[in-house]
Amino acid sequence: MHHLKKELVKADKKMSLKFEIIKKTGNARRGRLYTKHGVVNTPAFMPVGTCGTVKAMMPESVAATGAEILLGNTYHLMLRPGADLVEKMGGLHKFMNWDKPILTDSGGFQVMSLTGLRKLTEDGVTFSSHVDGKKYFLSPEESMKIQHKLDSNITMSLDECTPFPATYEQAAQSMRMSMRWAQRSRDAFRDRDGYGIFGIQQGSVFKDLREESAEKLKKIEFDGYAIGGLAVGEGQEKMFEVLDYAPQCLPDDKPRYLMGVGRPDDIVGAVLRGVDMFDCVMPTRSGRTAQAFTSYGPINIRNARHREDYRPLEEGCDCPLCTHYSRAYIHHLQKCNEILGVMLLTWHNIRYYERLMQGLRQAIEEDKLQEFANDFYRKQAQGDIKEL
RNA sequence: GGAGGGGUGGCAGAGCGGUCAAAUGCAACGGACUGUAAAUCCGUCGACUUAGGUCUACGAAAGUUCAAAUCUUUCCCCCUCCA
Repeated sequence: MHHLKKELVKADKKMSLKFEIIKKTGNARRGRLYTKHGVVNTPAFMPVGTCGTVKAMMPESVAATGAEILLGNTYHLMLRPGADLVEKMGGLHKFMNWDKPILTDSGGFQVMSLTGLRKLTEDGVTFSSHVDGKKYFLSPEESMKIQHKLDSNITMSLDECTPFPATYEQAAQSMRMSMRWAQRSRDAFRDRDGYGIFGIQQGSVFKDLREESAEKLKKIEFDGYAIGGLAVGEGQEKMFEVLDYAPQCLPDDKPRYLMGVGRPDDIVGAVLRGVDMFDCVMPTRSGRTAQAFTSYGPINIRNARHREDYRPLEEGCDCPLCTHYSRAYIHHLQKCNEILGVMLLTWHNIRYYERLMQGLRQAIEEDKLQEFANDFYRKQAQGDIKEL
C-alpha cells in the first residue's frame, strides 16, 4: 500500500492532484478529483465565494446543498483582508470555516472586468483598488504567492480573460501573453500533495488559437485545464461552437474546467461536450435579484403573478425554501428587500444547481445522459408550471 | 372669532407666466444578470395614436393674458398659532 503510493508519487512527481475518470458517455465524463480537503465528484459546480463567503449563505448551509468545492478570489482577498492576514489566521479554509476543497481564481477575470481600473503590461497588472483607489500589482508570481497563502487546493494560473469581441490579432496576442503567464505561474507554483494548479486556455472564438493555446498548456503540464474567455458576450450558440472542439484539444485524463459558466442550460450543454467543472455567480447573484431557477426554466419571483401563489417554488425540491415556504411568501420577502428572502432564494438556487449536477453525474453513470439532457431541455422550454 | 401657512400625478415632494404631461425619490409593472466594483442595473409608469402628434390634467369656479400648475377674485377643504 505504502509502496504503491510512493510509486505513484514518483511516477507523477509534478502532479499533486489525483483525478480519476470512472465513466464516460460520449464526450461526457464522470470523475473524481482528490484534494487534501476531500473529494470532488465531477461534473461539479462550484458556488462562488469571492470575498471568503458565499454571499447570504452560512458555510454549513453551502455544504448542505451538496457543494463539494468553493471558489474564492485572489484579487478581492488580497485587497481585503489581505493574503498575509488569511495566512496568519490559518488559511482560507479555517478563516471562513469551510473545510472542503477551495479553488481560487487568480485575478485574471478582474483584468477584464476592471478595465479602466487597471494597467496591463507583460510583467503583470496594476490595479487601482475599487475599494479605495490604492494601487496593487499582480503578476503571475505574485498571484501564486497569494494563492499559496490563501492555501487554496486549486490554484489558477494568472491569465487575461480576453474580452469579446476581439479581432483575431487581439485574441492571438492576448492568448500568447496568457500562455507566457501560464509558464511563469507554473514555475512559481509550489507543488504539494493534495494541491494543484490549473492552466487556462484562451483564444476567443478562433479554433486554431484554442488549439495553439491547448498545445502550449499541455507542454507546461498542469493538474487540470480550464477553458477561459467564454460566456463573455458571444452568446450560447457561439460558445457551444467553441466547446465542440476546445475541450477535446485538452488532455483527456485531466479535469476540464469551464470558467464562469453558467446558466443551467449552458452547463448541461457543456457537460455533453466534455467539461468537468463549472463556477458561476448566477445562482448566488440571482438569489439577490429575485431570479429563481426551476426545472421549468428561470422565473422572476418578484413578478405580480406570484403574489398569491401558495405552491412551493419547485415541487420536489428539498431545500428549506421549497419545503417550508410558498411562492407568495418568497415573493413578499423579495419585494420588501428582506434579508431572509435573499438567503432562502440563494439557498434554493445553489441547491438547484447541485441537484442538476447530481442528476448529470447519475445520468453519465447510468449511460443515460442524452435522455437526461433531452428531458432537461424539453422542460426548460416548456416554461414555468402553469398556475392552478 | 383673529393671524398665518397650504391644497401638484398611487404616495412624498419640486416647480411659482411660455423651454411643463410637470424634476426627484418611493411605490407599481416588466426586463437583465455567466472565473461578483452587484441585496445591483435598465426600461415603462395620464388617455388615445397612422408615433408626427391629439386630447384631458396641478382643490372648484370665474377672470387677466397671445400664453396660466404659476397672476387676480370668490368658494370648498386642510394645518399652525392667538383668543
